[in-house]
Amino acid sequence: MNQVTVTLPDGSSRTVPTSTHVRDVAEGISPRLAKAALAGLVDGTLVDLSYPIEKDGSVRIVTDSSPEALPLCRHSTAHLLAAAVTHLFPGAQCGIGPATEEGFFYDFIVDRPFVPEDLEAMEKKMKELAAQDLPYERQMWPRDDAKAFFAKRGEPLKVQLIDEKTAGQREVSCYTIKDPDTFIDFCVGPHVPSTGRLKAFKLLNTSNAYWKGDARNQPMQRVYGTAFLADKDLKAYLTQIEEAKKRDHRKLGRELGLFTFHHWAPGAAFWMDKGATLYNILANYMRDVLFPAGYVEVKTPLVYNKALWERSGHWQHYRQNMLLIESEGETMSVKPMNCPGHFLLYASQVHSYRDLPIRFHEQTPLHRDEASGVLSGLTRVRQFSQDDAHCFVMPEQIGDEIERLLRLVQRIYGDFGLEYTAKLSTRPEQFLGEIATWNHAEGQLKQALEKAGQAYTVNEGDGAFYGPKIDFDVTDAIGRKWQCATIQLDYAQADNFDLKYIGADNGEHRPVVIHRAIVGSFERFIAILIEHYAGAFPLWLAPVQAIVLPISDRHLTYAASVRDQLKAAGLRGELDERQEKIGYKIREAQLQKVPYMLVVGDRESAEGTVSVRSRSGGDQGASSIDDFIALARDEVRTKASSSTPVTKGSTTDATEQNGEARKDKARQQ
RNA sequence: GCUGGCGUAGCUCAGUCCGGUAGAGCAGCUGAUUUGUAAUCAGCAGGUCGGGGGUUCAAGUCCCUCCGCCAGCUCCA
Repeated sequence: MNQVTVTLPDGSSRTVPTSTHVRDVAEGISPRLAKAALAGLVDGTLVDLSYPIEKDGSVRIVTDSSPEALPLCRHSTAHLLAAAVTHLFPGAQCGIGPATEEGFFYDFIVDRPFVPEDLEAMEKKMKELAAQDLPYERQMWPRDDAKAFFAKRGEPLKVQLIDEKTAGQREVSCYTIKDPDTFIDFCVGPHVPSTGRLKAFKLLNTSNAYWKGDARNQPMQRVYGTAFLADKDLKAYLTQIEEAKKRDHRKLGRELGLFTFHHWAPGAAFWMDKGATLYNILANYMRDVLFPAGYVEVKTPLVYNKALWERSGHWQHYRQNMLLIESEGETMSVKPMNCPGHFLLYASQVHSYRDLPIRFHEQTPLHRDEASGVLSGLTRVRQFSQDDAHCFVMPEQIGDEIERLLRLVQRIYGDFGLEYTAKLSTRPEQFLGEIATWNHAEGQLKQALEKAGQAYTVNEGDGAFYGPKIDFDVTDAIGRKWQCATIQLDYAQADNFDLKYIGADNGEHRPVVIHRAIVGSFERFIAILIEHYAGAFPLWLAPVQAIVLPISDRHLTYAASVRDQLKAAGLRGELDERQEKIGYKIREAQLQKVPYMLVVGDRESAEGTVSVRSRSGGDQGASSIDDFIALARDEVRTKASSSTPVTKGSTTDATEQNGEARKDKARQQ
């Protein structure tokens, strides 16, 4: 009999008969391993346990603890869902059902949209099928037979998939879950050996989707779910979704009196006094950071003639998101970005090489006429402002400037206790300019990243067509990722706007433009901060830093003087002068997440003190007013963080359905 | 923009299936209470049921339409 030699991860090897199944290799290693086995990795390819080994090579058994296990299990769970749906909805057509970062989905064409009760029924059916521990069996069908089979069964989408995915193959692989109705699906696999291995899954929601994600194609019903290898991981994930819901900035924004919306101004926030305070704290914080870093603050017009947008290219590429206005027969647009205004401003003067880099910072409002369906709380709005800036540099200054920017990013995210990662995006297929210029620019970005000690990943070909860029994802207290900062090199617009500087050689030269934002839109960043801190802002950000709570009316005068002293010391102090019991006032202040409550009664009025109660630590005892002020100012100065992280899920980052790493790159230009 | 769900008092929600002139809790207001570390008691007031149109003797409830919100999709210089 022919034999093959398999090499195991520990370096040892065994000789087994040709066509030995992966399962049997596991069995040969240890029965326990065979029992735990979910799949195999043969020469680096993930395969079923039933995969026959035909040639010498490496074999690794995939178990619960392997990194491959989770996506595998999710994919198999998607199949289980499809099996359940075909049971419950005879005639349902199956689309595709992949594993995703958070779980899985499967798309179906059905007669009517799914409702929540359908999800319950599906999940119940899935649990039944899992309890029966039905095997996932791989079958190789002649291609034409498979097509004929799916065509006959009324699944033209599957026929289309076979056509597209297996051109030139004689056989295609299908998987069946051997239940009484024998659910069969065209699929490359692999899958877990049987449905009994799927122990922790939950269907989450349904939504509309289109075949191949194209709105011109048939609308389908998508069912989202998630699955884990262990029940405790699923529970942790669901807990985290709950936690994310509790932190939802839309809910907290209302409860904490920060902002509101009105249907007559969709996509634009109304900032209430406390929200406006927070907004201004952030805006001024950015000014405080950027001014010493060599930036100047400018203000440029909100509305420009169409001619400007034609020059910048926005008219050709971005018009659908621009709010147009007619004025005296001229077409104008509210600015969606600051860049063109900054170019005009730069070009309004002659610049010497001695003055570069020139860094324009601007916080005026922008308007992007986003499609109504994409608006969402503060994270996707039509009106917002940014910590926007454009740095005009000589080509040889790029490296230094990027390095300075990386340090700014480090410092700023550090102040908010946000972890982050960096991504370098390089030359796309369609690009402007010379390859040599691109290579040089990418090299300078890499060098700057390394010099600044900034870890990063590379996204090949994901740069803007006018230049490479570095994007940053921040991770909040419950593990969700959000894209905020972006640093983009631009070689195109200096030409478009004929920007120049006079060099040491007394000749005219083109500067390079660096577009950059660090917090991005203040609106969106505030949403992130609300969810990051769960509304309990550290003292330096809290709209109300301390509230004075008199015990009874006779302490009002003293309480007011305490409040006034706080204000005089630059602290945001308030006074609760309602005739309520102290417990009531404390409860309210606590729910409003005010960092410090200062209780004043007979003792305190007599001694000139306050009883300090902290939001997180409870009663701190008496303190002189001056001592409290000194302590609070120190806490503000150090930006001490009091974020409230929760236990992280053991196997995955938390998400909130609408929140995670939105794809809307800060669309700067 | 597309698909689906939703829209009742400031907030959270009941009432909508089977049409018969709106209900609770919290918040608010008024009064009493003068209070020591997470909710004092009582009373009062509050809604063109998202807007418009239609069906009907009668519409929060049924139909059409518009707007907004939510979840996705799509888009994202």
